[in-house]
Amino acid sequence: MTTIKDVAERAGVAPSTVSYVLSGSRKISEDTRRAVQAAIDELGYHPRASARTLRSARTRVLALAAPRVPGAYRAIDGRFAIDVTDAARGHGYDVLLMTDSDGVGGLRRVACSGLADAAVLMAVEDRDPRVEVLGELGFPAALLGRDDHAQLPWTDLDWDAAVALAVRETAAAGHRRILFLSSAEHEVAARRGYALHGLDGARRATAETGAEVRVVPSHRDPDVLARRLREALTARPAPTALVVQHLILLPRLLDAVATAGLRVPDDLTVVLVGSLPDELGIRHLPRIDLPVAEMSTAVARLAIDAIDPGSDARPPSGPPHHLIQPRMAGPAIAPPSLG
Amino acid sequence: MTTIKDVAERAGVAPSTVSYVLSGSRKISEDTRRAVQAAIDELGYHPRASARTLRSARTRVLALAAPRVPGAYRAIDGRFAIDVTDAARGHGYDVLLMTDSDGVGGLRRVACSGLADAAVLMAVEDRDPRVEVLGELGFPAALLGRDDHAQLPWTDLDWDAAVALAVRETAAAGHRRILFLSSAEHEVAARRGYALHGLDGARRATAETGAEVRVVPSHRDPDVLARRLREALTARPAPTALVVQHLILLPRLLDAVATAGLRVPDDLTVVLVGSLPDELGIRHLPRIDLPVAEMSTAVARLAIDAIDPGSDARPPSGPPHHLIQPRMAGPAIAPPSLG
DNA sequence: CGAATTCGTCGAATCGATTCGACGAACGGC
DNA sequence: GCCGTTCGTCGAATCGATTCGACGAATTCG
Repeated sequence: MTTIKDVAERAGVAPSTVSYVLSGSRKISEDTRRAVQAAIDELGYHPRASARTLRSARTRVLALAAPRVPGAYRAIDGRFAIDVTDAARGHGYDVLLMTDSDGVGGLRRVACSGLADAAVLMAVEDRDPRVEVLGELGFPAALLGRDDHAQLPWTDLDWDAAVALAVRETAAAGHRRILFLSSAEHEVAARRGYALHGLDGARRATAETGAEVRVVPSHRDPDVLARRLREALTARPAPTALVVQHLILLPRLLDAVATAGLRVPDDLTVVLVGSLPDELGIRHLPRIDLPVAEMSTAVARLAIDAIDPGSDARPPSGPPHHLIQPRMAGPAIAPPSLG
Repeated sequence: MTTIKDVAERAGVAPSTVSYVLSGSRKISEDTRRAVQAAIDELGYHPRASARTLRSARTRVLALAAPRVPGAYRAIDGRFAIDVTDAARGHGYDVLLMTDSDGVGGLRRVACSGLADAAVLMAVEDRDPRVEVLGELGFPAALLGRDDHAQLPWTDLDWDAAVALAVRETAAAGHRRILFLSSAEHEVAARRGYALHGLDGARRATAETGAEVRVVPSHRDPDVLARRLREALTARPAPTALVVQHLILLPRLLDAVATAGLRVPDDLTVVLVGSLPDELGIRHLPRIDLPVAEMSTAVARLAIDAIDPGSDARPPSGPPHHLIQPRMAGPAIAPPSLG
């Protein structure tokens, strides 16, 4: 267990000098620097994080508050966690993973006991109790998901623009009767940002394109979803395109489409907004991907920037945010069949 | 920022007494204990983790090494991360999330700088370099996935027994020509435990049941998978059941089945071994689920037990492990149609 | 009733880094 | 050649908890 004292001894300098070599916060002659570096390498010295933190009051750790309750945790959240961790590492930060299984208690514990410098909140809800606790504690944080109400920085895909773009492009491909499978009802009820903004975008695009867009609210129960979808698909005149925001049940959804006797994209064009894990291999449909990597990078950045409020001047208006514009990906949207 | 000294002052005792109240490592009179507890509550005192760690050389943190490379990270891994975190919390431990984006460097850094007391490795490969580093450092660890080669504790589903059970039950339902879609070729090549043991189980069950079991190696490319599957499904005499271990591409797989003109389960019975995220809503097929919760609990336990090797006597033979027996779930396996 | 024990609490050393003030040496100006 | 800088390094205080030895008071025992 080598300490800074061992390194100093071996290099023939004082411990403080080693510290200055490490931090670069004071000027050190090239000779001394080399000697210290050599001693560090030879001994394989790693500064003890706890000692460093105790003195400097900086942990260089970000707390990542992930959802675990069924219905809040999504498959893609694992990818977010990984990407946020990598992004944080890029700034020299580690990530402490937390669940909401003990509600806000975990967050309070981590903040108060000095286990992290800032928090990143995933799956933020309207009037999220975690946001209140962070505000009360004055703990720096950033949100993965839009929330204009909370006085905290956030990043998100512009869901309004995304759904509007999907509908607009679908209409531009020639479709006049479009189905929009929105978020699940309980997500709308929870006033989740993506759910509300997605609906807004659908409405806006409807007005702009003049196409007939029917909104079908999704449901977390696959059977309810399948039933609703079948009804909407068999209505006459039949819709020719389906824009899907609620992707989680996509396998069951495609199953329901197949059961209705429809072929994709010959009988029905399917356009996706959002993201499933890459590995599911859903690469054959036109879509707007959730920019997981960009959002993760942004939220790590926002959280870290929130740690040291003295560094730059107080922003004139509210906390910063990072709104990402949507882009179409995958194959082109097929036009409606002539039948 | 309240410290133990503030609490002591308020309670009219020495700081060390407060510490003893907190840790319970010395006897304290009931009166003093109450006074100290009152002071703690009134001041909202939380011990500083860094100070505690510096002195006691215990972080009460587990490092969770998650895979990020495409093909190694799976959607279900996010669920594992969450469940391991909850299990660790149950023992008073927090979880530091790490990726393998910097190879073994991150693990070495976390171990040497004293950021964690033990590591949990996900997605362990044969001759995993991370295992070697941990061995070299003498850092306590446990593996999420069977590895009889590494001298480390592990937990896993008994994949051999799982695939054997699935095949056996399928044969018992009356199927004589069974297709087994094994793990992807690259997983077998990487000698991943589940891939090898799954194949073993298929072989064993074949011998036992006398059914004709054809092994179709899966592939990470959905198109290759679809082609292989179609060929196998259209062979004559046609197979009547499909046992699937490679679940990741299930949506594409079901799509390929539908494209071949087959209905599930009327024309083809599909049995799953392993797990997709719950939320995908694949609940309508007979299956053997990956025991995510049980594995997570076990691995957290194994890692924490590995921290303090002096507590119990040296085990006579190798590190402990936790092998979980499979159970069928979901609807019963449909018998082959009479056609 | 005095000595030996037990009980509960205290004071001080300690963990390993950071950081500030100080100090000696080299250097430049006049 | 003397004085005032500048430069590079050092020593010591500090962060906030843990933990050991010690110590006075209460209790037990001969």
